[in-house]
Amino acid sequence: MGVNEKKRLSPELREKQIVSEAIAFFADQGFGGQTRELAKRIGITQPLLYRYFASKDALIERVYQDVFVGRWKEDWQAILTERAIPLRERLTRVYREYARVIDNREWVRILILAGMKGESLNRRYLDQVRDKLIEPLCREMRHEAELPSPEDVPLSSQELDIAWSFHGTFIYRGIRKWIYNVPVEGDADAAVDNAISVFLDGFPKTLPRILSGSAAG
Amino acid sequence: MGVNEKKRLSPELREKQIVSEAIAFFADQGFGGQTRELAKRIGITQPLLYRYFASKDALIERVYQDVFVGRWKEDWQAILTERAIPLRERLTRVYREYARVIDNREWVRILILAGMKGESLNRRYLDQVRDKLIEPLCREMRHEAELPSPEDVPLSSQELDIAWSFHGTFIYRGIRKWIYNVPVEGDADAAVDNAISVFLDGFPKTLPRILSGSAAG
DNA sequence: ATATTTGTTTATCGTTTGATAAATAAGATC
DNA sequence: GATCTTATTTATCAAACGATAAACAAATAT
Repeated sequence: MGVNEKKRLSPELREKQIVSEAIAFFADQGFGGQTRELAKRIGITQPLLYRYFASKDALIERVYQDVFVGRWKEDWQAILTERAIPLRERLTRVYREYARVIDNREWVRILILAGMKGESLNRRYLDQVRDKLIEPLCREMRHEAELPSPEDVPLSSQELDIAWSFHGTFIYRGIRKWIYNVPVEGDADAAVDNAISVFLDGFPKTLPRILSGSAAG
Repeated sequence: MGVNEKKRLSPELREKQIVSEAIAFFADQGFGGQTRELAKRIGITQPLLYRYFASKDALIERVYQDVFVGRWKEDWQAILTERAIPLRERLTRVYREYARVIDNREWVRILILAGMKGESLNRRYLDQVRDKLIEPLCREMRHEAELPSPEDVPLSSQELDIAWSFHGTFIYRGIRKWIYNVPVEGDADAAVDNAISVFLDGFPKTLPRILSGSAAG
């Protein structure tokens, strides 16, 4: 009895509607959710799904692309590496935005579901995070701590691990909120700022130790 | 053609065998894995599972209990709060052990699967982490930074968030390794030590700002 | 040896579930 | 307004799946 009583949508609109509802549906039920239930939720019959997607897996693949490829901001890397701006401000700008993207039930749950389903779905996304956020961040950490650039001394796995851990604090907050349904700090910006503060005060003492250690070991 | 060709095990042994194999099986396939496949993996028939567990869900519940209740060390909280020992050493002792528990494919994957299945399974475990690790850690952070104890100034959600984030770095490392199958720092102890160093150098400047801020706000 | 108990298998039921083919009907074209 | 196109539905299949009941067989007791 709603507004969308219209039947016979254009293929373009119907497809978008299916994907949009499938994102919410799979985020709720997991990828094990039944196509019949999804169809009911959309208000169409189940076979119609197969007019638009060859298989359930094809629909899942499309859902994944829509959620992750669509929400990545290309300028994050540029901001992160703009040395005219203090690193704290760069991190604040990038990760306040990134935190807003993460702070989304569908995003977090489909990220985790995709991980459990197999490596293939997440591979490209994780490569992107590493190449455009983690490694650039390591480079900036080196610069900040007045240490050799990665060209002179290659990044060690311990350094990458520290950057991943920083990044992970934001992911883990999303997991706590959207998978475990536990209360998290309500002021997202404050949480980001705190994480950045702890990180910026913390890594400059640890990083040189790692570099001198790896030279010895 | 293995060693365990013996049929007709004692109920006790058979049950343990089923649970043990189910842990590995569900960690692999997710909770959607078929009981028939599980039975085949064990080398028994599928109906026999139902002699030992009333339903698939009952088996899953048992799997969860075995993985999480069984591997928690009661003395972690005691170590964490033993102020005769420097905080760095306390954290090192607790989280090197915790990291060893986490660094297990079954542990991480079942943690995540349980989260996706619903809140009920993880509720008790998360309460335990908060009560026995996170809140005690916040208390020690206050003490370390020479700030009022939680009795005088209640813990703010921002403080808890910082402690959860520290904790989360270890969980996230497990997720990267066991769910995303990306290479992580190989020396687990070094990774723990680095995370602790960054944290210990980082939080003492941020914490007072939070407390003065929350008093004002 | 025979009888009894019980761990295990065989056979099977009733749904659920992804997927397909044919029929229908809404909208566009002439 | 008749014809054509195609979005959508109806009907249905075949396999997957959790679960149950009865039959079987390995120990144990008598």
